[in-house]
Amino acid sequence: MLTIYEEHAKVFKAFCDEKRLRILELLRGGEKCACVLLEQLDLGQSGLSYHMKILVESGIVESRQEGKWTHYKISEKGSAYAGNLLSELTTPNTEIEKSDCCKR
Amino acid sequence: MLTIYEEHAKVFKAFCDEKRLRILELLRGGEKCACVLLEQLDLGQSGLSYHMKILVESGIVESRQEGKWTHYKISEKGSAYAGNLLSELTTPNTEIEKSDCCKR
DNA sequence: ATTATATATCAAAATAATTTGATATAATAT
DNA sequence: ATATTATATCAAATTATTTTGATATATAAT
Repeated sequence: MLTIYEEHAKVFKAFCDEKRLRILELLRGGEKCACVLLEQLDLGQSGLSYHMKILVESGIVESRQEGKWTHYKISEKGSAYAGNLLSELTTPNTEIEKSDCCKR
Repeated sequence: MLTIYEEHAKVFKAFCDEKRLRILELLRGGEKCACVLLEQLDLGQSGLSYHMKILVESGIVESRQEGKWTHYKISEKGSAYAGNLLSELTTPNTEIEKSDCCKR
């Protein structure tokens, strides 16, 4: 079981790595199979597979099997979730009491 | 000089680590100085300093010096920038040509 | 049934991020 | 001026992530 913090961190891992940002950029052009991504990236086959797993686990990308091919695309739902989460994580929480400190 | 991918990755590093998410949660309650954060977190002084640097460099947090104290708060501007960036990174780009592949 | 192809998984090596303790810096207090 | 306090920086140790090459699995083609 992951803490809520680890759970949240997982979502943003999608955006924390150069290679994955390159992959997302390619997927912005529409659904692509692994073979096509592989052609366009400076990554080996197992390396691509590693990053795709992280992307899928983040919820930002969804995969679809078609015969022996795996197709990947950006998940609208996952992206919206991440956007809302980012907003929550950076919005003042009125519930939490403010502690003044360090005066003089 | 950082690539645009590294530049973008840096923004989301703020949200990719448990400790930093804990810190952001505390800062949602308002501006806090390092000493107060230190009390509330399971982190040593130099560890906190390390994470605060990453948070500030991401643009999500801003710092303000007051005498010997450093105060930190969530940056509205930085947060908005990150939100917009996330949205850009996950929105279909009509510029990029779509390549059909792997049929049959 | 055998072979070929696409992708996933595993383990080891390489690299990067984090933690920790020591020291440095800079402001304040005495 | 010296001592104290808050924070930053550095280097070494630790831990986590990424890369790479080998192998496994599953589908499709012959």
